[in-house]
Amino acid sequence: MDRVDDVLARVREAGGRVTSTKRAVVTVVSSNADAHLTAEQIAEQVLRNLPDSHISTVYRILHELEDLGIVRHVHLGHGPSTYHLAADHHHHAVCESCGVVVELPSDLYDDVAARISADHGFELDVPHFALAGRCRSCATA
Amino acid sequence: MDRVDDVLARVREAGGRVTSTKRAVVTVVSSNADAHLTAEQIAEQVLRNLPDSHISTVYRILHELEDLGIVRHVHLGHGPSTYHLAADHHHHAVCESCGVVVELPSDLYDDVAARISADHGFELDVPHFALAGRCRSCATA
DNA sequence: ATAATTGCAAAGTCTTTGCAGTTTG
DNA sequence: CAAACTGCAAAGACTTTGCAATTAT
Repeated sequence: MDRVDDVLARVREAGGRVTSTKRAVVTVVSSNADAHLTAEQIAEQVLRNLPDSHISTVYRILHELEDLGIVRHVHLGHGPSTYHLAADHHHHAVCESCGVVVELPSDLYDDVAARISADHGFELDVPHFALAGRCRSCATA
Repeated sequence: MDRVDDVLARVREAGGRVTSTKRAVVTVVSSNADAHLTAEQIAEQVLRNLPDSHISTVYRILHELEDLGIVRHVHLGHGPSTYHLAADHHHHAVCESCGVVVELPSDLYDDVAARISADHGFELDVPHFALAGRCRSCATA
C-alpha cells in the first residue's frame, strides 16, 4: 500500500534483499519528496534510528535505487548530489546568492529538446543539473 | 594585438602580474577556443614548455581569469570542469553514450529564461552545466 | 622594496571500493 | 546455504590551501 512497501517489493523483484538500512533509506527519500537531500543528509536521518549503519551503505543503496529507476540524483551546484524520487518530475533553478531552490515545471525544456532534436538529432535526457541564477529577492537587491 | 596580449593587459590592469605560466595558460586557452579543456589538459600543455610549473598554479590562474570574466568553466558531466574563453558563447550537450560534445546556439535558453523570469522573477545565468542525452548515432543504435 | 605569485605537499570534499564478516531469502 | 549485503578503512578523483621561497613591477 505504502509507497515504501511498493519500492521494497520492486527491490525484491530485482533480486535485491530488504535490509533495515535499505528500508530506512527508502523511507527517508519517500517522506521528503520535495526536498533535495544529499547522501549525507539521508545518512544522518538513517543513523538516528540505525546508528551502526554507514554512509557508504547509503551510497550503495542510493545507487541500487537509481539503477532501478526509483530514485534520481540532481546536481544543484558544485556541492554534493541531491536525491529524490524519480516519479517526482521537476526541474530546478538555484540562486547563486542565497541558495534557494526554485522548482520549475517539468515541461520547461520541451521546446529546447524539440529544437535540439530537429537540428542535431540529439535526444535530450531529463536534465541532471540545475539551472543557476538569481532569485527575485537577490536579483533586485 | 594578439588576443593573448589583450588578456595579459587586462590582467595587469587588475593589478595582476604577468608570469610565464600565466602567459602559457592564456595561450593554451586562446588557441583552443572550441575545445573543452580540463585543468589537467591545460597543465599538460603548459608543462611541455615550462616543466617546473605545477597544476595548482594552473588552477589558480584559471580562477583569476575567471574572476576577470575572461574564462568560464563548464561541467560537461560528472568529471572535471572544462575551461574556455568567456567570449565564446555557446551551450553544450554531451552524449552519455559516446561522449561527443555538441555545441548549441547561444540563444538556446532565451525562451526558457524569459519564462522563468516572468513566472518566478528568477534571472537565469549562462548555464554552467551541459545538457545530456544521446547523439544522433547513439540514439538510433 | 613589496605585493603578487609560485612549487610543493598536505588537506578537503564527495564518492567509491576491497575485504572479511554478517544477514536475507 | 548461497548470494546479497554490511561496516570499516583506505583509496580515488578533482580541487584548494598554507607556507616559505621566488619574482614582477
